[in-house]
Amino acid sequence: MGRQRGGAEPAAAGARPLRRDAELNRRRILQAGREVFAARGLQATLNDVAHHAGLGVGTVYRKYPDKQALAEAVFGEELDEIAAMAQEARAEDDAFAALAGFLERALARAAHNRGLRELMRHGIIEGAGPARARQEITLHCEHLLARARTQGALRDGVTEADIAPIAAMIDAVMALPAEHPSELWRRYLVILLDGLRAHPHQAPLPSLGGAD
Amino acid sequence: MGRQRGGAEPAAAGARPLRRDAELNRRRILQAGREVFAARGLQATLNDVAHHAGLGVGTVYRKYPDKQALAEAVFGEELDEIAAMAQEARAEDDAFAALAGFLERALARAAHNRGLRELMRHGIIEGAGPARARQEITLHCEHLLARARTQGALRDGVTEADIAPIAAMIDAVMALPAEHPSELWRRYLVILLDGLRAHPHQAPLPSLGGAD
DNA sequence: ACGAAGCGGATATGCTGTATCCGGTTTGAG
DNA sequence: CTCAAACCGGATACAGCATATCCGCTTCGT
Repeated sequence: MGRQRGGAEPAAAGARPLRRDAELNRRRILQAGREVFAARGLQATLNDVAHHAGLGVGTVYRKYPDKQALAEAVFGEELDEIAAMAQEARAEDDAFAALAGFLERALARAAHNRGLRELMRHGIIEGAGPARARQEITLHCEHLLARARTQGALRDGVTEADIAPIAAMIDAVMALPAEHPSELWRRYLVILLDGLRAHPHQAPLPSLGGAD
Repeated sequence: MGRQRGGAEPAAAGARPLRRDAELNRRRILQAGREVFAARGLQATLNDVAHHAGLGVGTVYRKYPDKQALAEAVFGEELDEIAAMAQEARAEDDAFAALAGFLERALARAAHNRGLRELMRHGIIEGAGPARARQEITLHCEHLLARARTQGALRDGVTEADIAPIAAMIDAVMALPAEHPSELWRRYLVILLDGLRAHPHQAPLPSLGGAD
């Protein structure tokens, strides 16, 4: 009945607003979560996050009952940002170039975010937020692909289902043992994108489906 | 005749030969190791292996003091087999086709061998045997690439250093969550190989090295 | 047939991540 | 300013897991 939304994020629907310090800490935790998951991947501990945030473990567990919950919040945000990139890309005229640019930007972000990469590979995080963002991204890609096809830039048989594998492959390159943080992945992204582009005398692509 | 070496593998240089049952068990363990590592990856336990071999844990630990030791033995064998494939490939006239064929065969094997794939990615296993086999494979690939280059079939700038990333990428596709054991990876291997082949009007490849 | 070699697997050990609990501290309304 | 509710901190209990050992019993082989 007398329900009111304080803001978009801060407090859940029917709840009383947090005390000022508590709210501040919530943010701190979220930020620490981003940083820690980015650096150490999803196997990082909530205790790690707490320490990184300069807070006690209890504080973190009070806000996020378990790692899953924090991860949902963190990656909900991060995926939303990537979804935004995808949306932006749709403004570009050349659809293929737009897709390529989007992939490059999104993957460049993933390059510095181990947690995000783990998420890309094994779709662990189950929450509603991340799921929605994922769908959004998928949708934007589908549109981009459709338009690229219309523009004659897309190789026959390429579909949205190719995007995830490509991301996974590039991630694999990023995960390769390397001394210096390397930009090597760009080399293979170029090759892969080349493979998606329409070319004069092109062999057909092996099927996607199970029945070959 | 007093003393003679039964075969190449069975016993180490100066040691007394194993009792017949012990030797049999050694083989059983090795075989079980292959199967278990293939199915469950390197995180499988020596206890798992023992159970799979139908033997007690103690028996396994007596032969192989720890997982590392067994893994070295197992993957020494497996990598040798792959090295043999690479050597065979060198007989073919068309060097690029030979390389492509080798990669396909080797990766097809990896497709059913999770442990091998994990090894491909993060070069964990340190032993001498695996290391030698690796080098052998590398060498064969280098020769194949050199010849393909001579034959004008190879894209400019492609080197042996591209092989490992490609393997890693294909592995990533194999590791993708899929209902049925999928042959999807072949699709991307085709694309990747296409990217390594020389083509008429080709953009230069982004550099491999750090200094770009 | 008998001593040596080998086997089995219950179990001790150590480690890691998870999550709780409660005495002390901070906030903010009155 | 006062005080109760809200909140914090982090030591610690707990649970699961892989590793590795130990020793009474079995099998081999001479």
